[in-house]
Amino acid sequence: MSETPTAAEVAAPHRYTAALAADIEARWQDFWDANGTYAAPNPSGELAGDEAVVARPKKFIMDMFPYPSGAGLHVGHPLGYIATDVYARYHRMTGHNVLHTLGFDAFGLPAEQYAVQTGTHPRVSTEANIENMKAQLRRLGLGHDKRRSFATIEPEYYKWTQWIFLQIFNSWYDPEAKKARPIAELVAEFESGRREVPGGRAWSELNAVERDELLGAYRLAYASDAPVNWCPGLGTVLANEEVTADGRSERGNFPVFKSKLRQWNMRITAYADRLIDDLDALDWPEAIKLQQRNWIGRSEGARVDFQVAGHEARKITVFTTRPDTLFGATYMVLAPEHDLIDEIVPAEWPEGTKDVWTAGAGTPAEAVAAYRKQAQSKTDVERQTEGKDKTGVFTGAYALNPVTGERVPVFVADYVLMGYGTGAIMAVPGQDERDWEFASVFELPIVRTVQPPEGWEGEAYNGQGPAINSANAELDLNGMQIDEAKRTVIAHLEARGIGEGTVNFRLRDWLFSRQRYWGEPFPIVYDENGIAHALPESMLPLELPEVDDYTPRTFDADDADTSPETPLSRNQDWVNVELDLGDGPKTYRRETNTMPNWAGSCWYELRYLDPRNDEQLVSADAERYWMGPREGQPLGGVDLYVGGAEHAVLHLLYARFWSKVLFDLGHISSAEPFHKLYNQGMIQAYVYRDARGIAVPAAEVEERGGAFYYEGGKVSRLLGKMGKSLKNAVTPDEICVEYGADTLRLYEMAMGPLDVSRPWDTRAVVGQYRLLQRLWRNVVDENTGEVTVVDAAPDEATLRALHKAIDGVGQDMANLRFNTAIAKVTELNNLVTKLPEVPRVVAEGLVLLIAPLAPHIAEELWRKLGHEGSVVHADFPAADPAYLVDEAVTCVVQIKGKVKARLEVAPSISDEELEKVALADPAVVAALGGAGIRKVIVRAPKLVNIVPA
RNA sequence: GCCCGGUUGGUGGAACUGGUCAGACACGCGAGUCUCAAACACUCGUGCCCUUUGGGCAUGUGGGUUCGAAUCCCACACCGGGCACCA
Repeated sequence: MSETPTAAEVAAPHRYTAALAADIEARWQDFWDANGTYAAPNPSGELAGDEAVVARPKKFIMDMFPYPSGAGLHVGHPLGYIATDVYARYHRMTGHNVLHTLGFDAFGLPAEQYAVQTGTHPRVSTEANIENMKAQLRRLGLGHDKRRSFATIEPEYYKWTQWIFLQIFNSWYDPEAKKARPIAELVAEFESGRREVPGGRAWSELNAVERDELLGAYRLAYASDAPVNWCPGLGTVLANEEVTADGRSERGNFPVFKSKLRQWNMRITAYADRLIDDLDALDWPEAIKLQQRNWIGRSEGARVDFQVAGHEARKITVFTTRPDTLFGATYMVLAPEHDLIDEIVPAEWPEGTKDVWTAGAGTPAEAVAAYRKQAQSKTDVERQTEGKDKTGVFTGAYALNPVTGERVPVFVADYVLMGYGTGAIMAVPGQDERDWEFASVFELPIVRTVQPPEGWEGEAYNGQGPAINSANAELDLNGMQIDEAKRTVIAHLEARGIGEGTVNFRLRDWLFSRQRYWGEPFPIVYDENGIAHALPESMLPLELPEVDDYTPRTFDADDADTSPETPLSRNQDWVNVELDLGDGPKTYRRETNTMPNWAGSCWYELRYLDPRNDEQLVSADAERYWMGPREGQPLGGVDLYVGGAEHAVLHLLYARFWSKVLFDLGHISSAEPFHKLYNQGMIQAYVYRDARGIAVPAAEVEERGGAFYYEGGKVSRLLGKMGKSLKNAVTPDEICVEYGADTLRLYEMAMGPLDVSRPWDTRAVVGQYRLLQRLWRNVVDENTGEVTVVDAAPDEATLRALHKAIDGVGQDMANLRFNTAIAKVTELNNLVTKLPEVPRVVAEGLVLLIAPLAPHIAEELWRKLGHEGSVVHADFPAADPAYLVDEAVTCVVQIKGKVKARLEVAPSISDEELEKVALADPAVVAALGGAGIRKVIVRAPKLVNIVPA
């Protein structure tokens, strides 16, 4: 930094340069920290403050908090943080109590993988990353209430993550009340006999293990042995939401296998209905709502029981969305994992078994066993590459179609999934494409029960049409349209007790345990019977123990015959523990799984409200004040939540679920966490690749005549993500050095609408730098450093421009249209630049308008203009409506839509008068050339359109 | 395959509920001022085409509605995202 001053600095010692910007920015950042400028008062408690501020309307403005990755930030990361900061600053200046802060989401795979790579303990590396990121963010001048920041890895924080887990563990979903209730209330119902214990025995007759099993079927957090997504390459199980469509892990892209393992789940399916219905009350992008609706996948249909032929007590229950096609059900299919298979398989192939049905096996049992084995070892990846070719095998069993009475063969096939519906289907090849294919391969009968259009043949028909071939002695659907036929069949089935109308969801329960070190430990211990016990609140937080070996146990990514090993289980001193849980000291075994990385982010918005409370997760007062329901926000929630769209069905669904449980149990007043959601676009960057396809450093690529060269060789250019691996990362730090944080903030906001992705262009940053330089020059003499504004009143035109800008910028900011807000500020600034001298009113207006966008220079100029204190809490200017209407408006006169003349008219001119003036205009008369007039359209005061005869 | 978005100058993008010759604002580019020079800064110009005064053509393509369409409707092309044997 000891370079000789440049000519510009010699020529103009007080020019707004990067060096001056750096000085101004550092000074004001220190000022804000020292003065707690961004502290938002709570209505009560430790963070209570100025009552006058508390009395203002509140705004809770949030970003999706970051992972403190080791790579640090590139310019793409802060886009959303800057946007919320501008929005928050605008609202501070318009009389709101604004809560805006940022924490760190620091548990989970990325942090752990980074720690493993660098050979440091995740706590050490994570804390270092947080410090680094904090420094990078501080430079941007974000107005965060730092008192409210935290990281999810702090025991004081995850104590409450564990506490919420226990709330969920200790509750059940009452479908009658449509809400979660304490499990103790369920126990009381069983004890008193008000609720019948399934199986007919009394509660008092059940032993501890039986009681635990029974309650486990109700708990909202429960352990089960269901098939889960096992990823040997990562060494952990994963939630459905973390597995891609082609059956690979979202992180790392390893194969995922189905494996039966005892794991913790969250009964999110209990909330499927409410999670769909409550979307209507939220101000979210339609695309995200749609994604959630699709993910939850509500479908209406019926459950139908099929009697298994020869097994009086056995029935196969299927779910179908097309009960109207029941007469066309010519065979059935069970998923390979279906429990019933073993019970219905006969010893020998029955009469009439076709060769294609047996796969060459001697007995049904052999055929089924072989098929199941093959299906199990297949990953979804393999299923995918096999395409949709139907495979399967006959079980040897038949079922009875309840309406036709016909014997229909029962198959096992992997195109039926255990996880959806009942894991069994009635196959209706006439109306279902997949069943048609299967029926074709296995030579099964096809009966159409909906009349297809003329000429339709050779494939299934699933469109509208009248029912055909659908009648028996008691039921006749023929001629009915689909909806009526459905209703009729359902009524028929319900009357006979062999089926019912029902709703099914695609959503599965949320797999909640991971075989990781770097996560929240479960506050659960097991007794000698293997019964899970919740730790009492007094034992929270259950701290993550220090271990020498925190690396996950991973396996050959393709080896499905492996099983997970939890790092915590390596520490037997920690695992085996003596505790007194109320009935004397006993030895327990700790749960050694940890929670998934989503856990900490499921509720963090609540903790911002009351971050140091060690009595409660949040005080009721603070929660009601910042999150509670209000006009237009019937379910409460954060006023603005900005983040990437990639969390549509992960974080955003999980967080909604936790909110609803906490709401049901009376811990919070908001049933939704985020009232308004906004997805910012991505900042993309050009990726340059050489002839071998390898990315070359983008900063060293030269452009000549529309082509790109690196070290003399031609390279290709594509738009991609910004990042280290593509050698095109630009850091906020380098832009701050080159131009200053205010310029960076302006550039990021000016690039385009917030929700649109756009390419980064370092060369273009200078445009916003020039804006700030011109603004500076409009107030300060570059040579003397003296303020040059004059107290004289501005002229009429300048006043109009000022008030128009005030009006427009305010509206743009309120609607997150920062790019056009900046255009309007620029326009005004350019106009002011041309004035011989700058009136104080206009200069102050400019400073106030730009203050949310470029807070440091605004503070500096505000101070220079003679104001005490910070511009952060100054009033955003209000536009005077008198200056918003022009004295005269240009009115265009069109003939058949083509402009022929312009008139200067008063804005208040009436339609009649304007028409008169327009028709009298000589240019118009000339253009009409004596032709008659058919019609005149007048839109005073701007337009007259004449349609000649 | 299904469901969502989107397509405007060399570039990023403006344009209120269909209404001033579409292109605000910025980058880039061109010319100029300053400078020994370069950079910075400043000033002017810049949709495309035609030889100008002037005119013609222009919002992915083709059609339609309308006095009037970037904006509404239909079809197609291309780009991006989501889901994908969910019964």
